[in-house]
Amino acid sequence: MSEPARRQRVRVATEQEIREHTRAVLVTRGRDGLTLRAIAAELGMTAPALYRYYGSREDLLRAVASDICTELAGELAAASAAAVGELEPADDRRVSIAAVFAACRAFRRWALAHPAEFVLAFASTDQACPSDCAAGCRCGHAQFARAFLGVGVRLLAEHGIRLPADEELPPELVAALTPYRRTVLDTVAEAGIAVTDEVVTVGAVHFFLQAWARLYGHVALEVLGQFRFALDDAEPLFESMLADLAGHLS
Amino acid sequence: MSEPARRQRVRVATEQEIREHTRAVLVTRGRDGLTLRAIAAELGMTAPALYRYYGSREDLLRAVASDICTELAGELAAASAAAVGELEPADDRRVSIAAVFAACRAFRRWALAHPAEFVLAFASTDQACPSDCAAGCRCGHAQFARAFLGVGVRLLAEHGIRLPADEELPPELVAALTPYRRTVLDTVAEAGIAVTDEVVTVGAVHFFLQAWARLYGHVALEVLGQFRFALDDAEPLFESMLADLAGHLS
DNA sequence: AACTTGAGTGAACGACGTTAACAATCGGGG
DNA sequence: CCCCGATTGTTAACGTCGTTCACTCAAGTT
Repeated sequence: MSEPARRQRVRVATEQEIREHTRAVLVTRGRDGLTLRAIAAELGMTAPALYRYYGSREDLLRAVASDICTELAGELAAASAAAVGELEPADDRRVSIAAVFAACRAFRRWALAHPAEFVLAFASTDQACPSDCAAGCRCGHAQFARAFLGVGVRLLAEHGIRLPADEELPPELVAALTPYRRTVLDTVAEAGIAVTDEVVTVGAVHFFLQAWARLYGHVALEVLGQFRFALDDAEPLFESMLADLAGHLS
Repeated sequence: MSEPARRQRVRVATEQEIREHTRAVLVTRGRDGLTLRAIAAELGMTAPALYRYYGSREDLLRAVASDICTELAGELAAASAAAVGELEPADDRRVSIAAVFAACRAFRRWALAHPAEFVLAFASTDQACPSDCAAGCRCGHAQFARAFLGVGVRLLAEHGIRLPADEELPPELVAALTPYRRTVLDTVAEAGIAVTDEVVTVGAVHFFLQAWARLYGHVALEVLGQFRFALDDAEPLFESMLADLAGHLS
Protein backbone atom coordinates (compact mmCIF):
# COMPACT_ATOMS: atom_id res chain seq x y z
CA MET A 1 0.00 0.00 0.00
CA SER A 2 3.02 2.26 0.08
CA GLU A 3 3.04 2.34 -3.69
CA PRO A 4 0.23 4.78 -4.29
CA ALA A 5 1.53 6.69 -1.30
CA ARG A 6 4.87 6.96 -3.02
CA ARG A 7 3.35 8.38 -6.17
CA GLN A 8 1.39 10.73 -4.03
CA ARG A 9 4.48 11.93 -2.23
CA VAL A 10 6.41 12.87 -5.33
CA ARG A 11 3.32 14.50 -6.72
CA VAL A 12 2.93 16.66 -3.63
CA ALA A 13 6.62 17.51 -3.80
CA THR A 14 6.25 18.62 -7.40
CA GLU A 15 3.25 20.73 -6.53
CA GLN A 16 5.26 22.45 -3.83
CA GLU A 17 8.19 22.97 -6.18
CA ILE A 18 5.86 24.58 -8.68
CA ARG A 19 4.55 26.97 -6.06
CA GLU A 20 8.06 27.87 -4.93
CA HIS A 21 9.19 28.68 -8.45
CA THR A 22 6.00 30.62 -9.01
CA ARG A 23 6.91 32.80 -6.07
CA ALA A 24 10.42 33.21 -7.42
CA VAL A 25 9.11 34.35 -10.78
CA LEU A 26 6.67 36.69 -9.07
CA VAL A 27 9.52 38.30 -7.18
CA THR A 28 12.01 38.52 -10.03
CA ARG A 29 9.75 39.39 -12.95
CA GLY A 30 6.86 41.06 -11.21
CA ARG A 31 3.21 40.30 -11.51
CA ASP A 32 3.08 41.00 -15.23
CA GLY A 33 5.91 38.60 -15.91
CA LEU A 34 4.21 35.87 -13.94
CA THR A 35 3.28 33.70 -16.90
CA LEU A 36 2.81 29.97 -16.95
CA ARG A 37 5.53 29.63 -19.55
CA ALA A 38 8.00 31.52 -17.36
CA ILE A 39 7.13 29.39 -14.35
CA ALA A 40 7.42 26.18 -16.32
CA ALA A 41 10.71 27.23 -17.89
CA GLU A 42 12.19 27.79 -14.45
CA LEU A 43 11.23 24.22 -13.65
CA GLY A 44 12.60 22.83 -16.89
CA MET A 45 9.11 21.99 -18.06
CA THR A 46 6.64 23.36 -20.53
CA ALA A 47 3.54 25.31 -19.67
CA PRO A 48 0.88 22.66 -20.33
CA ALA A 49 2.56 20.33 -17.83
CA LEU A 50 1.47 22.64 -15.06
CA TYR A 51 -2.13 21.70 -15.80
CA ARG A 52 -1.38 18.23 -14.44
CA TYR A 53 -1.09 19.89 -11.03
CA TYR A 54 -3.30 22.93 -11.07
CA GLY A 55 -6.53 23.40 -12.91
CA SER A 56 -5.76 26.93 -14.01
CA ARG A 57 -3.43 29.81 -13.50
CA GLU A 58 -5.80 31.27 -10.93
CA ASP A 59 -5.85 28.00 -9.01
CA LEU A 60 -2.09 28.06 -8.86
CA LEU A 61 -1.99 31.68 -7.70
CA ARG A 62 -4.53 30.90 -5.02
CA ALA A 63 -2.36 28.08 -3.73
CA VAL A 64 0.69 30.33 -3.78
CA ALA A 65 -1.16 33.01 -1.86
CA SER A 66 -2.08 30.43 0.72
CA ASP A 67 1.58 29.38 0.95
CA ILE A 68 2.58 32.97 1.48
CA CYS A 69 0.11 33.37 4.31
CA THR A 70 1.36 30.23 5.98
CA GLU A 71 4.98 31.27 5.77
CA LEU A 72 4.18 34.76 6.98
CA ALA A 73 2.23 33.41 9.91
CA GLY A 74 5.29 31.45 10.91
CA GLU A 75 7.52 34.50 10.62
CA LEU A 76 5.19 36.54 12.77
CA ALA A 77 5.11 33.90 15.45
CA ALA A 78 8.89 33.69 15.33
CA ALA A 79 9.35 37.43 15.57
CA SER A 80 6.96 37.50 18.46
CA ALA A 81 8.76 34.73 20.27
CA ALA A 82 12.11 36.38 19.68
CA ALA A 83 10.89 39.63 21.17
CA VAL A 84 9.63 37.82 24.24
CA GLY A 85 12.96 36.09 24.62
CA GLU A 86 14.73 39.42 24.88
CA LEU A 87 12.78 40.51 27.92
CA GLU A 88 12.77 39.51 31.54
CA PRO A 89 10.05 36.95 31.93
CA ALA A 90 8.83 38.62 35.10
CA ASP A 91 8.12 41.87 33.34
CA ASP A 92 4.38 41.24 33.50
CA ARG A 93 2.18 42.50 30.72
CA ARG A 94 4.88 44.38 28.93
CA VAL A 95 6.13 41.09 27.64
CA SER A 96 2.85 40.26 26.02
CA ILE A 97 2.46 43.71 24.55
CA ALA A 98 5.96 43.46 23.17
CA ALA A 99 5.01 40.16 21.58
CA VAL A 100 2.08 41.78 19.81
CA PHE A 101 4.17 44.75 18.74
CA ALA A 102 6.85 42.48 17.37
CA ALA A 103 4.30 40.63 15.28
CA CYS A 104 2.89 43.90 13.94
CA ARG A 105 6.30 45.27 13.07
CA ALA A 106 7.27 42.00 11.45
CA PHE A 107 4.15 42.17 9.33
CA ARG A 108 4.99 45.66 8.11
CA ARG A 109 8.62 44.82 7.49
CA TRP A 110 7.71 41.69 5.59
CA ALA A 111 5.17 43.54 3.46
CA LEU A 112 7.63 46.29 2.55
CA ALA A 113 10.29 43.72 1.72
CA HIS A 114 7.91 41.56 -0.33
CA PRO A 115 5.52 43.96 -2.03
CA ALA A 116 4.53 41.68 -4.88
CA GLU A 117 3.75 38.82 -2.55
CA PHE A 118 1.84 41.13 -0.24
CA VAL A 119 -0.32 42.36 -3.08
CA LEU A 120 -0.99 38.83 -4.28
CA ALA A 121 -1.95 37.53 -0.86
CA PHE A 122 -3.58 40.56 0.72
CA ALA A 123 -4.71 43.02 -1.92
CA SER A 124 -6.33 40.88 -4.59
CA THR A 125 -9.92 40.02 -5.18
CA ASP A 126 -9.07 36.76 -6.92
CA GLN A 127 -8.16 34.49 -4.11
CA ALA A 128 -11.00 35.21 -1.74
CA CYS A 129 -12.33 32.27 0.19
CA PRO A 130 -14.63 29.80 -1.55
CA SER A 131 -17.64 31.49 0.04
CA ASP A 132 -18.01 29.46 3.23
CA CYS A 133 -14.78 30.52 4.83
CA ALA A 134 -15.65 29.68 8.39
CA ALA A 135 -14.21 28.00 11.43
CA GLY A 136 -11.72 25.45 10.23
CA CYS A 137 -10.92 27.25 7.00
CA ARG A 138 -7.32 26.80 5.92
CA CYS A 139 -7.42 29.63 3.44
CA GLY A 140 -4.98 32.47 3.58
CA HIS A 141 -6.48 35.10 5.74
CA ALA A 142 -8.02 32.86 8.35
CA GLN A 143 -4.79 30.95 8.75
CA PHE A 144 -2.91 34.18 9.01
CA ALA A 145 -5.38 35.59 11.50
CA ARG A 146 -4.67 32.58 13.64
CA ALA A 147 -1.09 33.71 14.04
CA PHE A 148 -2.20 37.07 15.32
CA LEU A 149 -4.80 35.48 17.50
CA GLY A 150 -2.07 33.40 19.07
CA VAL A 151 -0.15 36.37 20.41
CA GLY A 152 -3.28 38.42 21.04
CA VAL A 153 -5.02 35.82 23.11
CA ARG A 154 -1.91 35.33 25.19
CA LEU A 155 -2.00 38.98 25.97
CA LEU A 156 -5.61 38.65 27.00
CA ALA A 157 -5.19 35.51 29.03
CA GLU A 158 -2.02 36.19 30.94
CA HIS A 159 -2.68 39.76 31.93
CA GLY A 160 -5.93 41.48 32.61
CA ILE A 161 -6.54 44.02 29.88
CA ARG A 162 -9.06 46.78 30.18
CA LEU A 163 -11.52 46.53 27.34
CA PRO A 164 -15.08 47.76 27.06
CA ALA A 165 -17.57 45.43 28.65
CA ASP A 166 -20.10 43.91 26.31
CA GLU A 167 -22.83 46.13 27.71
CA GLU A 168 -20.94 49.23 26.64
CA LEU A 169 -21.00 48.16 22.99
CA PRO A 170 -23.92 48.84 20.69
CA PRO A 171 -26.19 45.80 20.56
CA GLU A 172 -25.95 45.37 16.79
CA LEU A 173 -22.18 45.32 17.10
CA VAL A 174 -22.42 42.62 19.75
CA ALA A 175 -24.78 40.68 17.51
CA ALA A 176 -22.44 40.98 14.53
CA LEU A 177 -19.40 39.89 16.51
CA THR A 178 -20.85 37.08 18.60
CA PRO A 179 -20.53 34.39 15.90
CA TYR A 180 -16.92 35.30 15.33
CA ARG A 181 -16.27 35.19 19.06
CA ARG A 182 -17.35 31.57 19.02
CA THR A 183 -15.05 30.91 16.06
CA VAL A 184 -12.17 32.48 17.94
CA LEU A 185 -12.87 30.36 20.99
CA ASP A 186 -12.92 27.23 18.85
CA THR A 187 -9.76 28.22 17.03
CA VAL A 188 -7.94 28.98 20.23
CA ALA A 189 -9.05 25.77 21.84
CA GLU A 190 -8.03 23.80 18.77
CA ALA A 191 -4.62 25.48 18.88
CA GLY A 192 -4.18 24.15 22.37
CA ILE A 193 -4.09 27.52 24.08
CA ALA A 194 -5.74 27.17 27.44
CA VAL A 195 -8.09 30.05 27.90
CA THR A 196 -11.37 30.49 29.68
CA ASP A 197 -14.37 31.76 27.82
CA GLU A 198 -14.60 34.91 29.91
CA VAL A 199 -11.29 36.23 28.70
CA VAL A 200 -12.33 36.29 25.04
CA THR A 201 -15.12 38.80 25.30
CA VAL A 202 -16.98 40.43 22.46
CA GLY A 203 -15.06 43.57 23.36
CA ALA A 204 -11.83 41.67 22.86
CA VAL A 205 -12.66 40.41 19.38
CA HIS A 206 -13.92 43.88 18.57
CA PHE A 207 -10.59 45.36 19.55
CA PHE A 208 -8.82 42.64 17.62
CA LEU A 209 -10.68 43.38 14.39
CA GLN A 210 -10.25 47.13 14.76
CA ALA A 211 -6.56 46.69 15.33
CA TRP A 212 -6.29 44.44 12.27
CA ALA A 213 -8.06 47.01 10.12
CA ARG A 214 -5.64 49.71 11.29
CA LEU A 215 -2.60 47.54 10.79
CA TYR A 216 -3.77 46.41 7.38
CA GLY A 217 -4.78 49.92 6.35
CA HIS A 218 -1.43 51.42 7.18
CA VAL A 219 0.62 48.64 5.62
CA ALA A 220 -1.47 48.41 2.48
CA LEU A 221 -1.31 52.16 1.90
CA GLU A 222 2.42 52.15 2.45
CA VAL A 223 3.10 49.15 0.22
CA LEU A 224 0.87 50.41 -2.56
CA GLY A 225 2.74 53.69 -2.43
CA GLN A 226 -0.34 55.64 -1.50
CA PHE A 227 1.22 57.38 1.44
CA ARG A 228 3.88 58.97 -0.69
CA PHE A 229 1.68 61.96 -1.40
CA ALA A 230 2.13 62.82 2.26
CA LEU A 231 5.15 61.05 3.67
CA ASP A 232 8.60 59.98 2.67
CA ASP A 233 8.95 57.69 5.64
CA ALA A 234 5.81 56.22 7.20
CA GLU A 235 7.55 54.42 10.02
CA PRO A 236 6.97 57.10 12.66
CA LEU A 237 3.30 57.06 11.73
CA PHE A 238 3.26 53.31 12.09
CA GLU A 239 4.93 53.46 15.48
CA SER A 240 2.48 56.07 16.70
CA MET A 241 -0.34 53.77 15.63
CA LEU A 242 1.14 50.97 17.70
CA ALA A 243 1.53 53.31 20.65
CA ASP A 244 -2.10 54.31 20.30
CA LEU A 245 -3.17 50.68 20.25
CA ALA A 246 -1.12 50.03 23.36
CA GLY A 247 -2.83 52.97 24.99
CA HIS A 248 -6.17 51.28 24.49
CA LEU A 249 -4.84 48.26 26.30
CA SER A 250 -3.30 49.91 29.35
CA MET B 1 -7.38 80.55 -34.29
CA SER B 2 -10.57 78.86 -33.22
CA GLU B 3 -9.93 76.07 -35.70
CA PRO B 4 -7.16 74.25 -33.86
CA ALA B 5 -9.07 74.90 -30.65
CA ARG B 6 -12.06 73.23 -32.23
CA ARG B 7 -10.04 70.14 -33.10
CA GLN B 8 -8.74 70.13 -29.58
CA ARG B 9 -12.25 70.28 -28.14
CA VAL B 10 -13.56 67.30 -30.03
CA ARG B 11 -10.40 65.42 -29.22
CA VAL B 12 -10.85 66.08 -25.52
CA ALA B 13 -14.48 65.04 -25.81
CA THR B 14 -13.48 61.78 -27.45
CA GLU B 15 -10.93 61.11 -24.75
CA GLN B 16 -13.58 61.58 -22.12
CA GLU B 17 -16.00 59.35 -23.99
CA ILE B 18 -13.36 56.65 -24.12
CA ARG B 19 -12.82 56.87 -20.37
CA GLU B 20 -16.55 56.71 -19.71
CA HIS B 21 -17.01 53.60 -21.80
CA THR B 22 -13.95 52.08 -20.20
CA ARG B 23 -15.62 52.45 -16.83
CA ALA B 24 -18.80 50.96 -18.22
CA VAL B 25 -16.94 47.91 -19.50
CA LEU B 26 -15.12 47.60 -16.19
CA VAL B 27 -18.42 47.52 -14.36
CA THR B 28 -20.29 45.20 -16.69
CA ARG B 29 -17.56 42.74 -17.65
CA GLY B 30 -15.25 42.99 -14.69
CA ARG B 31 -11.57 43.60 -14.67
CA ASP B 32 -10.76 40.55 -16.77
CA GLY B 33 -13.19 41.58 -19.48
CA LEU B 34 -11.67 45.03 -19.65
CA THR B 35 -9.99 44.63 -23.02
CA LEU B 36 -9.19 47.32 -25.52
CA ARG B 37 -11.30 45.55 -28.11
CA ALA B 38 -14.30 45.51 -25.80
CA ILE B 39 -13.88 49.19 -25.00
CA ALA B 40 -13.49 50.12 -28.64
CA ALA B 41 -16.47 48.02 -29.68
CA GLU B 42 -18.67 49.87 -27.22
CA LEU B 43 -17.58 53.08 -28.92
CA GLY B 44 -18.13 51.74 -32.44
CA MET B 45 -14.42 51.79 -33.11
CA THR B 46 -11.61 49.30 -33.38
CA ALA B 47 -8.93 48.74 -30.79
CA PRO B 48 -6.00 50.42 -32.56
CA ALA B 49 -7.95 53.67 -32.75
CA LEU B 50 -7.62 54.00 -28.99
CA TYR B 51 -3.89 54.46 -29.45
CA ARG B 52 -4.60 57.84 -31.03
CA TYR B 53 -5.71 58.96 -27.59
CA TYR B 54 -3.80 56.91 -25.05
CA GLY B 55 -0.32 55.57 -25.35
CA SER B 56 -1.16 52.22 -23.84
CA ARG B 57 -3.79 50.31 -21.96
CA GLU B 58 -2.12 51.24 -18.70
CA ASP B 59 -2.17 54.91 -19.60
CA LEU B 60 -5.89 54.66 -20.21
CA LEU B 61 -6.52 52.87 -16.93
CA ARG B 62 -4.52 55.48 -15.09
CA ALA B 63 -6.65 58.21 -16.57
CA VAL B 64 -9.82 56.32 -15.67
CA ALA B 65 -8.61 55.86 -12.11
CA SER B 66 -8.03 59.57 -11.92
CA ASP B 67 -11.55 60.18 -13.21
CA ILE B 68 -12.94 57.88 -10.58
CA CYS B 69 -11.15 59.75 -7.83
CA THR B 70 -12.43 63.06 -9.10
CA GLU B 71 -16.00 61.86 -9.26
CA LEU B 72 -15.76 60.24 -5.85
CA ALA B 73 -14.34 63.41 -4.35
CA GLY B 74 -17.40 65.24 -5.65
CA GLU B 75 -19.74 62.68 -4.19
CA LEU B 76 -18.07 62.87 -0.82
CA ALA B 77 -18.33 66.64 -0.77
CA ALA B 78 -21.98 66.41 -1.76
CA ALA B 79 -22.79 63.83 0.89
CA SER B 80 -21.04 65.98 3.43
CA ALA B 81 -22.94 69.09 2.39
CA ALA B 82 -26.24 67.22 2.44
CA ALA B 83 -25.63 66.00 5.97
CA VAL B 84 -24.87 69.52 7.10
CA GLY B 85 -28.05 70.77 5.49
CA GLU B 86 -30.10 68.39 7.58
CA LEU B 87 -28.93 69.87 10.86
CA GLU B 88 -29.55 73.10 12.68
CA PRO B 89 -26.75 75.43 11.73
CA ALA B 90 -26.36 76.53 15.34
CA ASP B 91 -25.60 73.03 16.52
CA ASP B 92 -21.94 73.88 16.97
CA ARG B 93 -19.34 71.24 16.36
CA ARG B 94 -21.78 68.45 15.88
CA VAL B 95 -22.44 69.82 12.46
CA SER B 96 -18.84 69.55 11.43
CA ILE B 97 -18.45 66.08 12.88
CA ALA B 98 -21.58 65.02 11.03
CA ALA B 99 -20.02 66.38 7.85
CA VAL B 100 -16.94 64.24 8.34
CA PHE B 101 -19.01 61.19 9.21
CA ALA B 102 -21.16 61.66 6.15
CA ALA B 103 -18.08 61.75 3.95
CA CYS B 104 -16.70 58.59 5.56
CA ARG B 105 -19.98 56.73 5.20
CA ALA B 106 -20.31 57.87 1.62
CA PHE B 107 -16.85 56.55 0.91
CA ARG B 108 -17.72 53.14 2.30
CA ARG B 109 -21.06 53.02 0.54
CA TRP B 110 -19.50 54.02 -2.76
CA ALA B 111 -16.76 51.43 -2.42
CA LEU B 112 -19.20 48.64 -1.68
CA ALA B 113 -21.42 49.69 -4.57
CA HIS B 114 -18.49 50.03 -7.00
CA PRO B 115 -16.02 47.32 -6.03
CA ALA B 116 -14.29 47.08 -9.40
CA GLU B 117 -13.77 50.81 -9.57
CA PHE B 118 -12.56 50.88 -5.98
CA VAL B 119 -9.98 48.23 -6.67
CA LEU B 120 -8.79 49.99 -9.80
CA ALA B 121 -8.42 53.36 -8.13
CA PHE B 122 -7.43 52.41 -4.60
CA ALA B 123 -5.99 48.92 -4.50
CA SER B 124 -3.70 48.73 -7.50
CA THR B 125 0.00 49.25 -7.79
CA ASP B 126 -0.20 50.29 -11.42
CA GLN B 127 -1.47 53.81 -11.21
CA ALA B 128 0.77 55.16 -8.50
CA CYS B 129 1.94 58.69 -8.91
CA PRO B 130 4.79 59.43 -11.31
CA SER B 131 7.21 59.57 -8.35
CA ASP B 132 7.11 63.27 -7.49
CA CYS B 133 3.52 63.33 -6.34
CA ALA B 134 3.74 66.48 -4.29
CA ALA B 135 1.89 69.69 -3.67
CA GLY B 136 -0.10 70.47 -6.78
CA CYS B 137 -0.40 66.89 -7.92
CA ARG B 138 -3.64 66.17 -9.72
CA CYS B 139 -3.28 62.44 -9.47
CA GLY B 140 -5.95 60.30 -7.94
CA HIS B 141 -5.18 60.05 -4.29
CA ALA B 142 -4.01 63.57 -3.72
CA GLN B 143 -7.07 64.96 -5.42
CA PHE B 144 -9.23 62.66 -3.40
CA ALA B 145 -7.45 63.55 -0.18
CA ARG B 146 -8.33 67.16 -0.92
CA ALA B 147 -12.01 66.31 -0.59
CA PHE B 148 -11.46 64.87 2.84
CA LEU B 149 -9.23 67.75 3.79
CA GLY B 150 -12.05 70.10 2.90
CA VAL B 151 -14.43 68.72 5.48
CA GLY B 152 -11.70 67.95 7.98
CA VAL B 153 -10.19 71.40 7.97
CA ARG B 154 -13.62 72.92 8.43
CA LEU B 155 -13.99 70.84 11.52
CA LEU B 156 -10.66 72.09 12.74
CA ALA B 157 -11.23 75.71 11.90
CA GLU B 158 -14.77 76.30 13.04
CA HIS B 159 -14.64 74.42 16.32
CA GLY B 160 -11.78 73.94 18.66
CA ILE B 161 -10.78 70.29 18.63
CA ARG B 162 -8.63 68.74 21.27
CA LEU B 163 -5.65 67.16 19.65
CA PRO B 164 -2.21 66.37 21.03
CA ALA B 165 0.10 69.37 21.04
CA ASP B 166 3.16 69.06 18.88
CA GLU B 167 5.35 68.66 21.93
CA GLU B 168 3.48 65.52 22.94
CA LEU B 169 4.37 63.79 19.70
CA PRO B 170 7.64 61.94 19.16
CA PRO B 171 10.12 64.23 17.44
CA GLU B 172 10.70 61.92 14.47
CA LEU B 173 6.97 61.86 13.88
CA VAL B 174 6.87 65.64 13.90
CA ALA B 175 9.78 65.69 11.49
CA ALA B 176 8.10 63.22 9.16
CA LEU B 177 4.82 65.12 9.16
CA THR B 178 6.03 68.70 8.96
CA PRO B 179 6.50 68.75 5.17
CA TYR B 180 3.03 67.40 4.65
CA ARG B 181 1.65 70.00 7.04
CA ARG B 182 3.00 72.67 4.73
CA THR B 183 1.43 70.90 1.77
CA VAL B 184 -1.89 70.84 3.54
CA LEU B 185 -1.66 74.52 4.34
CA ASP B 186 -0.91 75.32 0.71
CA THR B 187 -3.70 73.07 -0.52
CA VAL B 188 -6.19 74.58 1.86
CA ALA B 189 -5.17 78.10 0.99
CA GLU B 190 -5.37 77.30 -2.71
CA ALA B 191 -8.86 75.89 -2.18
CA GLY B 192 -9.89 79.24 -0.75
CA ILE B 193 -10.61 77.96 2.73
CA ALA B 194 -9.70 80.68 5.17
CA VAL B 195 -7.72 79.12 7.97
CA THR B 196 -4.94 80.32 10.15
CA ASP B 197 -1.73 78.37 10.37
CA GLU B 198 -2.18 77.57 14.04
CA VAL B 199 -5.27 75.50 13.42
CA VAL B 200 -3.51 73.00 11.15
CA THR B 201 -1.05 71.60 13.64
CA VAL B 202 1.19 68.64 13.15
CA GLY B 203 -1.12 66.84 15.56
CA ALA B 204 -4.02 67.60 13.23
CA VAL B 205 -2.40 66.16 10.13
CA HIS B 206 -1.28 63.20 12.22
CA PHE B 207 -4.86 62.54 13.23
CA PHE B 208 -5.95 63.01 9.64
CA LEU B 209 -3.55 60.41 8.30
CA GLN B 210 -4.34 57.94 11.06
CA ALA B 211 -8.03 58.33 10.38
CA TRP B 212 -7.46 57.83 6.66
CA ALA B 213 -5.52 54.64 7.31
CA ARG B 214 -8.34 53.30 9.49
CA LEU B 215 -11.02 54.27 7.02
CA TYR B 216 -9.09 52.81 4.11
CA GLY B 217 -8.20 49.68 6.03
CA HIS B 218 -11.75 48.90 6.95
CA VAL B 219 -13.20 49.64 3.53
CA ALA B 220 -10.49 47.80 1.63
CA LEU B 221 -10.85 44.72 3.77
CA GLU B 222 -14.59 44.80 3.37
CA VAL B 223 -14.56 45.35 -0.38
CA LEU B 224 -11.90 42.71 -0.98
CA GLY B 225 -14.04 40.28 1.00
CA GLN B 226 -11.39 39.79 3.63
CA PHE B 227 -13.66 40.46 6.56
CA ARG B 228 -15.94 37.60 5.63
CA PHE B 229 -13.92 35.14 7.64
CA ALA B 230 -15.17 37.02 10.69
CA LEU B 231 -18.26 39.01 9.82
CA ASP B 232 -21.33 38.80 7.67
CA ASP B 233 -22.08 42.47 8.07
CA ALA B 234 -19.22 44.84 8.78
CA GLU B 235 -21.34 47.95 9.15
CA PRO B 236 -21.53 47.88 12.96
CA LEU B 237 -17.77 47.58 13.04
CA PHE B 238 -17.49 50.54 10.70
CA GLU B 239 -19.82 52.62 12.81
CA SER B 240 -17.92 51.79 15.97
CA MET B 241 -14.76 52.93 14.22
CA LEU B 242 -16.39 56.26 13.41
CA ALA B 243 -17.56 56.57 17.00
CA ASP B 244 -14.05 55.93 18.21
CA LEU B 245 -12.68 58.58 15.88
CA ALA B 246 -15.25 61.04 17.17
CA GLY B 247 -14.19 60.17 20.69
CA HIS B 248 -10.68 61.30 19.88
CA LEU B 249 -12.08 64.64 18.78
CA SER B 250 -14.37 65.43 21.67
C1' DA C 1 -6.74 72.91 -56.30
C1' DA C 2 -2.82 70.82 -54.11
C1' DC C 3 -0.99 69.73 -49.54
C1' DT C 4 -0.80 68.59 -44.70
C1' DT C 5 -2.69 66.68 -40.72
C1' DG C 6 -5.44 63.69 -37.88
C1' DA C 7 -8.66 59.88 -37.13
C1' DG C 8 -9.81 55.45 -38.16
C1' DT C 9 -9.28 50.68 -40.42
C1' DG C 10 -7.58 45.94 -41.38
C1' DA C 11 -3.85 42.85 -41.29
C1' DA C 12 -0.40 41.12 -38.73
C1' DC C 13 3.05 39.97 -34.76
C1' DG C 14 4.37 37.89 -30.67
C1' DA C 15 2.81 36.27 -26.24
C1' DC C 16 -0.63 34.66 -23.36
C1' DG C 17 -3.90 30.87 -21.09
C1' DT C 18 -5.63 26.75 -22.37
C1' DT C 19 -6.86 22.28 -24.87
C1' DA C 20 -6.06 18.09 -27.50
C1' DA C 21 -3.48 14.38 -29.23
C1' DC C 22 0.40 11.82 -28.58
C1' DA C 23 4.85 9.73 -26.38
C1' DA C 24 7.28 7.96 -22.52
C1' DT C 25 7.74 6.22 -17.95
C1' DC C 26 6.56 3.69 -13.94
C1' DG C 27 4.42 0.44 -10.67
C1' DG C 28 1.66 -3.87 -10.00
C1' DG C 29 -0.65 -8.45 -11.57
C1' DG C 30 -1.00 -12.45 -15.14
C1' DC D 1 8.90 -11.32 -17.18
C1' DC D 2 6.05 -8.73 -19.68
C1' DC D 3 2.13 -6.35 -20.59
C1' DC D 4 -1.35 -2.71 -18.87
C1' DG D 5 -3.25 1.16 -17.14
C1' DA D 6 -2.33 5.26 -15.00
C1' DT D 7 0.65 9.26 -14.57
C1' DT D 8 3.63 12.76 -16.41
C1' DG D 9 5.41 15.01 -19.84
C1' DT D 10 5.71 16.70 -24.81
C1' DT D 11 4.36 19.26 -29.26
C1' DA D 12 0.95 21.58 -32.01
C1' DA D 13 -2.63 24.38 -32.15
C1' DC D 14 -6.70 27.62 -31.00
C1' DG D 15 -8.51 31.90 -29.71
C1' DT D 16 -7.61 36.29 -27.56
C1' DC D 17 -4.84 39.78 -25.91
C1' DG D 18 -1.93 44.37 -26.36
C1' DT D 19 0.35 46.59 -29.82
C1' DT D 20 2.42 48.08 -34.44
C1' DC D 21 2.28 49.12 -39.28
C1' DA D 22 0.74 50.53 -43.65
C1' DC D 23 -2.98 52.43 -45.54
C1' DT D 24 -7.39 55.26 -46.52
C1' DC D 25 -10.12 59.10 -46.11
C1' DA D 26 -12.03 63.33 -44.63
C1' DA D 27 -11.07 68.08 -42.84
C1' DG D 28 -8.49 72.16 -42.70
C1' DT D 29 -4.67 75.21 -44.66
C1' DT D 30 -2.48 77.87 -48.20
